[in-house]
Amino acid sequence: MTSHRPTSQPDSTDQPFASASGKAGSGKGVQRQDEIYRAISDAVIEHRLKPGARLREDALAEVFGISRTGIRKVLQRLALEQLVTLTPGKGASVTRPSAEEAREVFEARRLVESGLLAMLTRRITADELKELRALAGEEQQALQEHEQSVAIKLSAAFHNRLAALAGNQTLARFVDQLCSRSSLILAVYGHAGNLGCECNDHNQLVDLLQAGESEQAATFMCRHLDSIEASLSIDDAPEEAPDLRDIFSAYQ
Amino acid sequence: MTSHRPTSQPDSTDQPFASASGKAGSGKGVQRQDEIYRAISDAVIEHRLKPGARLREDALAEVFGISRTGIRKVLQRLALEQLVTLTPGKGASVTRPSAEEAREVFEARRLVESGLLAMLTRRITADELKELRALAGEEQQALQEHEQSVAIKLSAAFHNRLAALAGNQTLARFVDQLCSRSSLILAVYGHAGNLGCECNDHNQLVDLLQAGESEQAATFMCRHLDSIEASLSIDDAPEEAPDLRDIFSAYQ
DNA sequence: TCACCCCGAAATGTATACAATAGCGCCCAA
DNA sequence: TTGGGCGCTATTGTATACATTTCGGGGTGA
Repeated sequence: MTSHRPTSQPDSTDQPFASASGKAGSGKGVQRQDEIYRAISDAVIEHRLKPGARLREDALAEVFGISRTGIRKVLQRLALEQLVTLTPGKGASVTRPSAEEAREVFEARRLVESGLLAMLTRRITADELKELRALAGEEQQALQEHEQSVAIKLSAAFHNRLAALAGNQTLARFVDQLCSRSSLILAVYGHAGNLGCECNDHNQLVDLLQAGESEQAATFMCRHLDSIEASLSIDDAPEEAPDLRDIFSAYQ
Repeated sequence: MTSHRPTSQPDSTDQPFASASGKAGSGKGVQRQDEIYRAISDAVIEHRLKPGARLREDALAEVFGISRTGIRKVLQRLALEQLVTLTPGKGASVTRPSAEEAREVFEARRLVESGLLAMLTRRITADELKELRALAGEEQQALQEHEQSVAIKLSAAFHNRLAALAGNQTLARFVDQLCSRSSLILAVYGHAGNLGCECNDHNQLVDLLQAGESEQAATFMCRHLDSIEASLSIDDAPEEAPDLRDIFSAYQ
């Protein structure tokens, strides 16, 4: 059915992501699956895969040149991070966050990221501040050049880096997940032009960090996230089916 | 090799957790795997499976009466929640948290759980307060009866319920994970008699909640977690191997 | 003409077969 | 006797085969 080589056969034509050797050795295997994970994850975060998009196992298996087994592992991981939804018997699709979920994610981000900033002011170095500024700069440049996908990703990267610099990997990983989910939320509830951290809030945030104003930085982060959330039109009116009676009530 | 029935054969002798029908229908399948997940998770949290314990796929598959495929799915889920560690080529084992990890988990809990309390004072009802008190009571009773496993689980249940009542499922799930990992940390770094929330801190916490003292409740939670962390002897001296050079430096 | 049922294609869920790897003991040589 | 290399066993990693479910089309009967 699919053209998988028995053991070793350097058929690279249908393996766009083939890494180094064409073999399926175990050590390289996890690395490979990590690659696939990141490929799908990036596509979702950059809105190249839109919420609701179906992710058929066969199709993915063929695209990446591995069997469904490996794909399922990746999909399961994405599902646990709530980037894809795994419906029993129906398969995987890119998660379409509910309004409630959106509210929760931003609430969680306000709580965690503002707290993280308080921790961060005590330990951040000059080099790290410079790095953050560079990230913020790149993001603004991407925005001005209307590179939407790049900007979205850089915005998430800024928040992720911020979390990582606080020196708590556990919290950082959580923030990473929240940022990814935020990208999904923007895709569903955001307007066309508006994609999140648009203004130069990030630069101002670095200013406050540099000044050591931990309280103000935390407050600013909360307001920053508030403004993003406020810019969305979060109303889950476009439900799947059962609204028909309401919609056509005039004709009944 | 293993004695799996071909399709339908009510052989219940080696299926201690068999649920309803003996078949492997898909809808029931996920439910079954959830059961297995909880079984392993509970065993880890209750210290019936100690950190470092190996979890061989074949063995688990035989115990639960399903194939390795299903077991792997469960193990992967547990691994993403950091309850088990999946070493490529070596398999799964119960995670042995590092000292750094322990520090991170408690820091994260202080940040998130204290914030959660602030949210909680505004919305908690009388019934919910009663429920929390009941949980705290059960926990103390278990402690007095030296039911260690039960007490550990009830303590986690208290914190989990607290998080759930705050009305943010995303944060609640994160707290659940942190509590599970805390149980692992206690298993590694805690002393024999001391198992976490020993005193009646939980009751005092409910008092503060009932009084609507949100600030004080948050502070109290931080101190509560501090005291648990302080009661541990977190020094990762008993490392596996690489300290040999230090240990025998006098002989080099 | 409409509703219902049944069947078939497509896709997922599960188990098993096979390949590769890691750990370990054994054998052989110096 | 000891050190090193080699092969074996146990276990994991991957792919594939088979069972099950879902969804859509078409046919039949009222």
